[in-house]
Amino acid sequence: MQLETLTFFEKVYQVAKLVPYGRVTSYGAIANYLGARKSARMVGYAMNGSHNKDVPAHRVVNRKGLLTGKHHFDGTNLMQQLLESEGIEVVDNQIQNFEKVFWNPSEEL
DNA sequence: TGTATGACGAGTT
DNA sequence: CAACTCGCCATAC
Repeated sequence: MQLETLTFFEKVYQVAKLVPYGRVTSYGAIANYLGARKSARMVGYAMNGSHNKDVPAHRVVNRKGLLTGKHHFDGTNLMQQLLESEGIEVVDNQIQNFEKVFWNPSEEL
C-alpha cells in the first residue's frame, strides 16, 4: 500500500466501486469526472490492475456500451453474464438500452 | 534507463 | 462517412 500512489488508478477504483448495481459507466465518464477527460485510456488500463481490488470492472465499458474489456475476464462471456445477472441486456458484447443503464458520476455523484 | 503499449475518446483529415 | 492522429500516464520488457 503506497500512500503516495494516490494516482488516477486509485481514484478510478474508488469511482468504479461507486457504480450502483444494475448500472454501468464508461471509462471516459470516470476520467471526465476525475477532471481528465483525455485520460480515458488510463481508466481502462487501470482496470487491468483492478483484479485484486473489489472493483466491478464488468460495470465499466467504453463509451459505445461495448464490452471491450471482456477478454480480460476469466471466461469468454463472464463479463456479459455478470451484467445480465444485474438485469442489463447484452447482445454481441453490446449493452442494450445503454443510455438507460448508464451511470454518470458527474451527475449522480 | 528508455521505448513500447494499452479495457478510450474526441477531434481532424 | 471512415480512417487516422494525438493525448494521457502507469506498467512491461
